[in-house]
Amino acid sequence: MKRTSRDIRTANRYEVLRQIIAASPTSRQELAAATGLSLATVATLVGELLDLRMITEVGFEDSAGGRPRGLVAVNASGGALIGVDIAETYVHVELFDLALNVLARADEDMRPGESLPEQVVSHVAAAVGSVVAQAGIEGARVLGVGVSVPGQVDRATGVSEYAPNWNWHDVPLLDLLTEHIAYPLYLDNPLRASAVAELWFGAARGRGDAVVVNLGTGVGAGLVLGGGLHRGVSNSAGEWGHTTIVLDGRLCRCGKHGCVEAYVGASGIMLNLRELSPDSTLLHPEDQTATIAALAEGLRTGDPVAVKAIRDTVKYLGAGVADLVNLFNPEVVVLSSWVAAALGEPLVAEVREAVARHALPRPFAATEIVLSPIPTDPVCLGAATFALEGALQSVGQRNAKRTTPARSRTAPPS
Amino acid sequence: MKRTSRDIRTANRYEVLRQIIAASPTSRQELAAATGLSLATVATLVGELLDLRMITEVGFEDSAGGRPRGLVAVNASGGALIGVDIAETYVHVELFDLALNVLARADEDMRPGESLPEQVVSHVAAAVGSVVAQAGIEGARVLGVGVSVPGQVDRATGVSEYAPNWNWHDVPLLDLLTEHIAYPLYLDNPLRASAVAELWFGAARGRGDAVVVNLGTGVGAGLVLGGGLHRGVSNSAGEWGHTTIVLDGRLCRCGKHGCVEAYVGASGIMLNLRELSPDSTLLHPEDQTATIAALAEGLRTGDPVAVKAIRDTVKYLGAGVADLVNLFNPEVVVLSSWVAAALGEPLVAEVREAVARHALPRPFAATEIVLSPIPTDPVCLGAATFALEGALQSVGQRNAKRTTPARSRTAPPS
DNA sequence: CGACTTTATAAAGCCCCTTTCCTAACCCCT
DNA sequence: AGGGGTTAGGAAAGGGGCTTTATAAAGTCG
Repeated sequence: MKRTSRDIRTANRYEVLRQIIAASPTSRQELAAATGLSLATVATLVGELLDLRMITEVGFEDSAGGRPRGLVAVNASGGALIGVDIAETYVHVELFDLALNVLARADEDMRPGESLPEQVVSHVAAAVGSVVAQAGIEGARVLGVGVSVPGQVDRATGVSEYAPNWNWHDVPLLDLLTEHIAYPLYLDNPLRASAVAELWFGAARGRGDAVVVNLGTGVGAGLVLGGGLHRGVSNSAGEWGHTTIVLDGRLCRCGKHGCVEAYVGASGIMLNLRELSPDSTLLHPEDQTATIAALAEGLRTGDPVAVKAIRDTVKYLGAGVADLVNLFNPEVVVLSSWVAAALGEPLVAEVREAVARHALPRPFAATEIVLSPIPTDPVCLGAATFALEGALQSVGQRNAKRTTPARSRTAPPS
Repeated sequence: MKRTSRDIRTANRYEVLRQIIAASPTSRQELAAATGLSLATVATLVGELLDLRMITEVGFEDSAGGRPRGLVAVNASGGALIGVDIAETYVHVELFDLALNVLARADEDMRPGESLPEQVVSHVAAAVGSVVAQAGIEGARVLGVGVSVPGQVDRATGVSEYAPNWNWHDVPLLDLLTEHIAYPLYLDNPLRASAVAELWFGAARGRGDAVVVNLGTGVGAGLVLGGGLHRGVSNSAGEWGHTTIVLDGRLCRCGKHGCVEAYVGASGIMLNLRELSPDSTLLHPEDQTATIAALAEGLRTGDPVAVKAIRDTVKYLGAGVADLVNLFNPEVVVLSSWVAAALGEPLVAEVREAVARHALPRPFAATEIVLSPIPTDPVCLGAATFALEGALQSVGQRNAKRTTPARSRTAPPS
């Protein structure tokens, strides 16, 4: 709420690093042009990042008369970031270098019974240990671990306030993790993780207002407003999945009726398919992934049942996304998470059409609807980005107070 | 998007003046405590406002040992602000002093046929002339005129991009108004006007995130996010009224089906009533105001039809507001505009219950739902506030370059 | 009437960004 | 090979903002 000139610095630091990661190697001039900052500011910021060894000088640009531009690039080996995506049935952990390339990956499956925090924590700890070992990184180089856990999260205290899938209430997840993991930890939820991933590296880069729609088992939206994440007063903004789209409609697992998630979440889609064609071969009961994959394949081959099932789904999805367009008037709506990735461009095309029908023309005209361009798990990437932000933030902290060395007893007044 | 230290100054200037208006008279100390700024900063800001004659020193607080605190108060006669609320059937204009008291008011009715921009403009010009004459204000004291017009507005160029009620497309309203009105003009739409009114003077004061729900003939939401208005990329965020609440539901005047507005706008409520009891005496066909007033009276007296009609309406309204709570996770939801004002506290109580049923428990627990505390037309007040903001903004502009007075030819080096 | 307290203003310091100036580095040309 | 011309990058100066500290001003109380 209270803004200070330091916030400006932090934002600029983010912006410069973001730009370097996006276009490595690059020159100070390019950075200044891209960020709108003055050369002097860019130079100091670049200096800072060089001091931190997060970037390095990598040579010079060819010049056609005049001093050649010095080039800087991400110092990939300057540190490592770990992103943890905890979901209902799995834990994905990825270890990134500073260029946000995946250096190592570890997945753990969780059996349906495993719902105790301790069980989840041990999976996470194991996977984190694994990626560090795989990558052969010395611990000191890990700048931080970002952890995404579904549900409502208090990121300040690191408490999972409520996780619907395991019925957790106020689990002090960060404290539990701290016992097993020695690196700085950052906790948030997948909605915000994927939003920040898009903001730094994906389709929301450089956009002021964007909505990242997560289509997975659960459904929700990450909100980028005014160039930053919108969290809401209790860090639970973006619960689009439990927005009502059909009053008194289908029962949702949240206990209410007619939620968006009940129609466009993975199991909602399965239900749509079942209602359309109860014994379609596309349907793999009890296996969301397989069913969605089958639908995707069906879309590709033009299987009429698949096409119709998706069309039915998009009827709801389009209306839901149109609501977001009307409410937020974003520059871009990004479709993310595994269902969106699986169904791909055909889905997006359908969604565009449906949104055009439902949204107001002006806001619709102002917004693009795109698929997430992030090739890996956006939640892991976003979680790692939280760690990166954390590492950059602490740069801004006041440098250790300069201790005026106590002068030794010297001559008394003569 | 680009933040500079000047924005901080502007925000602080707003904050201090806001606080003075809210608690006049007040001391610098109180202001510092309320705003979180240092005394020195408050003192300079107060000095600035004193120089502008927007506030005055009005004496001292009694002291119990120590220098007494100087008190400042709004200089009500330091200027006048005009708010113009253009709606489908009327133009309301109010003239405010700097304490935002209404000094004069003028209403013009517009007959259904009058839909040409020129006609509307002439009504506005007449009403503005009228309030200035009534208040006996010299023109120079009018700091600005804020104009609210329904639909989508480009505030930078002053163009009404689209006004559904008159089917306007890209009407250069501000240019037309400039020909008749000599004061600085500010254009925006009623959603944002009422939101800014709540932000400065109403239930959203001091809140970081608030949603102002407008329940009138039209329906929409003003969004206060991160302490400021959220406009979206084309200044049309907040179109909650045309969000889908019942897929394939009632036809809305926007041409789509199942919009929130079709159920909870004034004519939607009338339709709810008609469906419930087609020949209720509460129903005044063709007269929204009378019908809503009758319903309000019925609520007071416990008329079962009125109670049921409102309950039916709240079924939709509650779900719609719950969607806002889930999506934005605001601190407060403010119910505003004439329908909300007319139905009053009984409506709010029903809405609270309904939202509790529809929203997720955590976000719901974090948000209050209240009636707008603004006693007059919030849209006029908000529009005037735009003018006030405009006047304060221009303070920040670079002061006229200090011309170093050319020294007259003096003695040459002796 | 002096001591103590509290307020208000002035001064100094820090943070941030930008503009300006100057040197460094490189190309090309003679 | 050694000057121009040109561009990059850093250092210094300047401007805007906020805060802390010092100082002056204005009371009360003993």
